[in-house]
Amino acid sequence: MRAGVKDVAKRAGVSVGTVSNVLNRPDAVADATRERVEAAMRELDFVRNASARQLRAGQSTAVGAVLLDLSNPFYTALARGIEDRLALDNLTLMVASSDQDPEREERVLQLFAEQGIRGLVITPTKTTKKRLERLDAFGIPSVLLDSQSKRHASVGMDNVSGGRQVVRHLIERGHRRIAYLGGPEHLEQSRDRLAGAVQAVVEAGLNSDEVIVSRWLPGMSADDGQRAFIDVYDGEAAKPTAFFCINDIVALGVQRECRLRGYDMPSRVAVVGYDDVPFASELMTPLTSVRQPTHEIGYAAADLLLSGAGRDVHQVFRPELVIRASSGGPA
Amino acid sequence: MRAGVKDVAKRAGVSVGTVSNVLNRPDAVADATRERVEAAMRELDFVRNASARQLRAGQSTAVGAVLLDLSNPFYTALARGIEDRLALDNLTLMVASSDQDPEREERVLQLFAEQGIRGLVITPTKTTKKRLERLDAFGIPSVLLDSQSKRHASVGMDNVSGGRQVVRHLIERGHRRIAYLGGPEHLEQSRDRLAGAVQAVVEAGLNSDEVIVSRWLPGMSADDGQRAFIDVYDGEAAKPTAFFCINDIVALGVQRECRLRGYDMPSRVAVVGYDDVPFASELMTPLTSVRQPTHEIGYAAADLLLSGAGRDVHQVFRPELVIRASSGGPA
DNA sequence: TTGAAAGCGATACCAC
DNA sequence: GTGGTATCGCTTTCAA
Repeated sequence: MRAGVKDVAKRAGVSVGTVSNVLNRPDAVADATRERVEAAMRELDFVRNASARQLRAGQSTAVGAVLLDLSNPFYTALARGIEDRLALDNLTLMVASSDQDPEREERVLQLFAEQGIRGLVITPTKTTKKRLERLDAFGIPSVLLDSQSKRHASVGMDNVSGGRQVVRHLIERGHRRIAYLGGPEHLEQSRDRLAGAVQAVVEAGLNSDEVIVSRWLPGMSADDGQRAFIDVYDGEAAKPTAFFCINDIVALGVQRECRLRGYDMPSRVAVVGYDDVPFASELMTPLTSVRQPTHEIGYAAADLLLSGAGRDVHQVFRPELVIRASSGGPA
Repeated sequence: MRAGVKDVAKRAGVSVGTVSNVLNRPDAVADATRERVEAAMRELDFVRNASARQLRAGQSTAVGAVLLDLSNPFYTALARGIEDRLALDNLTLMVASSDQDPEREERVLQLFAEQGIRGLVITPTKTTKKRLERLDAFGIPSVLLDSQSKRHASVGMDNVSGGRQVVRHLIERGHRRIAYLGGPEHLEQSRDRLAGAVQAVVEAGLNSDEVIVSRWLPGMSADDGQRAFIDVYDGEAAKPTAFFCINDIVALGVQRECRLRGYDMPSRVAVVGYDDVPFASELMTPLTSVRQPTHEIGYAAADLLLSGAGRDVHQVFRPELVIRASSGGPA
């Protein structure tokens, strides 16, 4: 049988109150008593029951994270950053992928709420924000990842800047017809990067309607990218000479199709990804991409959460364009 | 304030017992009553308190997973498989990376034990197994990933077969000096794959001491791979013509160094990875690798856990060699 | 500094 | 089918 405070108390010849004190306010206990209690705990292999503790204390030691997709390295790097910050406070991480599926997200948040998580880090989808208000009502704070909102603290990237850097670069390399393969439209980062792209075109004194052709993809897999490439390249009269993809995985799909068709990169088609995943530099055609300090972002998000930062804190990291062969290589 | 069963009961004009019945044995409640209670729950935005429930029921709705490294796609694919299985039962996943650090692992398991997790899926390190016995004593079942043991159920790959397939392939391609870059020695899969490699050499009627030169790496990053390549290639008098790496990331490091040195792959150095991560086929030199059904493995592990399979169940998936350019391409 | 006892919120048993 | 109530293990006053 699992030993509880009672057993420990009996064994140490003290009351449960004292055992609890040893656990929670060790300084308030006489050294000798404390040592006796600690010995008893060791002998009995005492493990605190978090449920009981939480029930009484009203607070759990778990933090929840809802990420878009646990099989995408970008998000798992975030998870890792979050985890590392939590470890400092001996907190545990509950994770779930939302897959941008509102129902799945709903179920997960429900479960998290039941668990009484201490806080939530989430990459929100279109329908998320209302749900967060319900959590707020229960006193569970949230930090948004890669998305801003008046009502919640957030840590994110300057996606407008990212999109702008990419397209400015492509224009400098002479591209005048650029495809933007965004993720699902409801993703803020999708829209922001497009906004940045448009901005860069305008700044170059060009007409954005003529230069940019964009698509919202249903998902962000390599297959989605490949299909979108086919759709755009075969469907548009004015063929793009460059593809700017929402992430490196999608870009992988574009590269794959180019290779199948024997299109040279970058001379016939330039490709740019986003996230700069570790293998981007090792591809057959090394991929120009945008680097984001993912681990730091996750860490910062957890830190914001734990420090009880106000909902008006919005930390923004600046992305950095990494130019490789897929867009013509460094100047 | 957060509404509890009491509030719901009052509002619905029933007793708390009935509310609990609606929650846990809906069939045992009259339809009319049930609807009334459900309405009350909705109106009050009732959220079950998992702590209280667990305390009483003695069982949590969380399952723990301790994975080697949350930033490695192989492990996150596992996580994803686990998560998908848990979702079926409305369970949540607590994850942590052990980084093969015994202390970190210890702390995490402690935390998980306190949480009263319903079960554990773990990629064990050298020191893990004792710790699991403590969990066993608390009635928390574990399933080992990628590792076998008499005392626990497991789901894994046949790593001996994987190693054997790789080296048989390399020998067929004429390689007679093969470097094996294993992960840390205490990892069972490291040792098993080497065993398989040796077996293949012996089966070919060759002397394994002459053919195979092996190293245990401290970690499994691209940098570790790169460093090990330098160590072996520059350090050994008989230069290997092929490198068999513990995973694709390590192989990436080897490829990187080859490229820096201008060594042609595969004519001067053949490279084989393991795991067949999604980008393996898209590398500058597409990487020969060993495919493992990661998602299925994770799913199966969670399934084993939830089905309460005995400790004598050892599910083994067979890996599949995928031959690409880095080892000379398909025959 | 230590002990006794109330109570966190849901469950499950036993009456009715 | 429904209601009353002891109980899970721990924390936290309050008194001694």
